Amino acid sequence: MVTPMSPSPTPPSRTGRPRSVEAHAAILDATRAALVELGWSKLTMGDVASRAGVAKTTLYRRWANRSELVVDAVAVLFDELRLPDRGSLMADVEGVVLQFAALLDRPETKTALMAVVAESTRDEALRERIRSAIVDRQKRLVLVGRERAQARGELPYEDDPAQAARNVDMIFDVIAGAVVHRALVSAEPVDTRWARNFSLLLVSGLTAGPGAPRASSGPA
Amino acid sequence: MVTPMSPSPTPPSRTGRPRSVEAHAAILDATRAALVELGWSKLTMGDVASRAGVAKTTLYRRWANRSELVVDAVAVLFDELRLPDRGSLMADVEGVVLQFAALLDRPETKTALMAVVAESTRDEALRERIRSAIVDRQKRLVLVGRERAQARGELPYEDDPAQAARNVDMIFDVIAGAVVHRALVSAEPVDTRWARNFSLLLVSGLTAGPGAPRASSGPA
DNA sequence: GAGTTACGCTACGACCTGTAGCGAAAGAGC
DNA sequence: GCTCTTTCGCTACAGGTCGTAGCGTAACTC
Repeated sequence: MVTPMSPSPTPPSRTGRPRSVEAHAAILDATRAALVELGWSKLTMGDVASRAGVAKTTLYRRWANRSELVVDAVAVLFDELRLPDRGSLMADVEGVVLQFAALLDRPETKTALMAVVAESTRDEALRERIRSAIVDRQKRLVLVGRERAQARGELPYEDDPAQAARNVDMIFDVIAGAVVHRALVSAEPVDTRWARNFSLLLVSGLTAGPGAPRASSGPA
Repeated sequence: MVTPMSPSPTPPSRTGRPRSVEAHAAILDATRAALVELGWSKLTMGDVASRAGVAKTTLYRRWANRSELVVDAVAVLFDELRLPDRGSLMADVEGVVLQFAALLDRPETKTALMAVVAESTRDEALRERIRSAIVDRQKRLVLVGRERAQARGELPYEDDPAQAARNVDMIFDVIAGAVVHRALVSAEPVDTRWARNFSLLLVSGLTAGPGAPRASSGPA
């Protein structure tokens, strides 16, 4: 059979020699190490293989190409993001902005994230992998923060669920997009002052903006 | 001498055979065509050279590598962005968002922009080229829109020039970042509804947000 | 034990990068 | 016109990567 790809989700076979989980972890570790040392453009499959102590062919049995491998290697780093309750929507936003900025400051993510996104514009499978491994996983932070703000009475409850989903998506794009653009495109630091100004702008827009003219509708 | 690079700004020599401007244009055209057909990752210098009808060595005499060439080839597309006066800050923002989205929808920019940004995280010269060729050139739109809004009385005049510059930079990152993230990372369409909702969010935040509690300070 | 699958290894063709060296072409200055 | 300087197209090249194929062996299931 020729059923490679998709390392984690449900190994497609039950019989035969199972794929080594140690090798899996070693490969992802080696990929991150190679990203730190070499960056995206100079990372090669052969180098990752020898770092991980496996054969190059093993990499190709599990991942279709560099990009998919790197997505998996970097995705776990995004799961470190947390959203502790800081008491207000404004503080919650500021907190997650600074966390995200710290994540983007790491050399692995800095060099890899934009590269795989660029690649995904011509690769539907990769786009889907990025969405499931990174994008969708992080949207939960927006959902949690929004629900908290609603419970506090800072944000109104949304009647139309479709509109609510659109709002969540948009807020996610605004936060992640602004931080990424500041950090990688403008190449300026996302420091405390920037995070505070941005959070003020966003929260002001949210509380005075879409669907908010009927301001404090209060909890439930 | 070995003074290649930087094709446009001040040819470093006065004597000798001048660089062909036709070749320059042909190369940039060929680069964009190759981006459309092949995308960033499969674009090769040899292919661009043969499309442009020049020798591969000519490319390397003018650009240090693929990335710098692609930045120059794509940068001119960003100069198409305009900011016609639509009568209100909200409408101006919405207009530029839709223009920027249309630009990012073109295959050349879609595949190239994130790729060169990714590359620039490990290449100081490239970062500077992106900044001067794309980023700084587009910030003017924010400046113009802001001045117009101030003249209309929609936004207050800023006392502190440093703070004003920070605000302009932040608004730029928010707009460009949100659109890029929506279009390329989330891979969802930037349609009229999204543009309207986003503009509403941003303008609400700007008029109710940073330095705006002292609301309508009026012109002059 | 039989069957199945993953593994490490080697080898390979195809391709791309970036440079070197050549003679010829296209200008500037005299 | 002549000389000097730089760019041009061309060919060739070393070095490196990709992704695959084929082999014998290892690991696990039934």
